[in-house]
Amino acid sequence: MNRVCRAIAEPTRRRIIDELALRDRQSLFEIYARVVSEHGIGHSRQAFSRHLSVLEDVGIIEMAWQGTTKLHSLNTAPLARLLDGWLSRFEEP
Amino acid sequence: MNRVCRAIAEPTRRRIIDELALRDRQSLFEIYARVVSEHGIGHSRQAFSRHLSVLEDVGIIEMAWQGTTKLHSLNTAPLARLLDGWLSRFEEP
DNA sequence: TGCCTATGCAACAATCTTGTTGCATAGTGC
DNA sequence: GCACTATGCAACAAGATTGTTGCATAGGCA
Repeated sequence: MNRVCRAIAEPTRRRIIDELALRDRQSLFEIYARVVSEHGIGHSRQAFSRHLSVLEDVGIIEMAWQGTTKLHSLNTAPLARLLDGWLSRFEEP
Repeated sequence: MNRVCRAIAEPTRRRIIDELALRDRQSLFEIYARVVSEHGIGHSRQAFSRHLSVLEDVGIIEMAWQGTTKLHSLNTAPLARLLDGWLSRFEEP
């Protein structure tokens, strides 16, 4: 839970999640190009690579190799667990 | 949102929130004594003071002076906003 | 006044985070 | 084999976080 919270506490990582929610199974370069062009985030490819690693570590993203490209898919289970866990009691009616 | 996520990404801070959810308007020393004794967290008073500052900064805690003691109360609105905002779309049925 | 209580602030260290650059690796196709 | 594409890894720097210790302040009470 600590790590899931930290993972989504980063705007760029939320953009990546948004992008994968729109279109699953994208490569690092696809995500990089789309997020940078649409939101004008001026970071390097490696910065994105690390963000993807963070998201993979906490299980929000799942990876599958296809030749030399690695396809990234969203797994919303950790986010659903976050909503359903400790946080849920602060829901408003 | 970034800051609220970071704020609750800390176990000790969540314990503080839990403690204030049980009993509102507690002083620093009350919170400190209860959380340490109940959860065996071996941190100093100043560490708690800083955690309380972080929670105040993001609006989860509100403060009111009463003589020399500062009473801390919970404001769940930022947490409710978190649940209702970007995160909400990942809710499971 | 002098002491006790409750708190804040400043300085410091250790660790984590986030970004960069440069190089390495591993398929793919000519 | 050679270049191109897609990615990973290591080293480094800047800044934030989290903790500590020591001292300061401000109100309450004998």
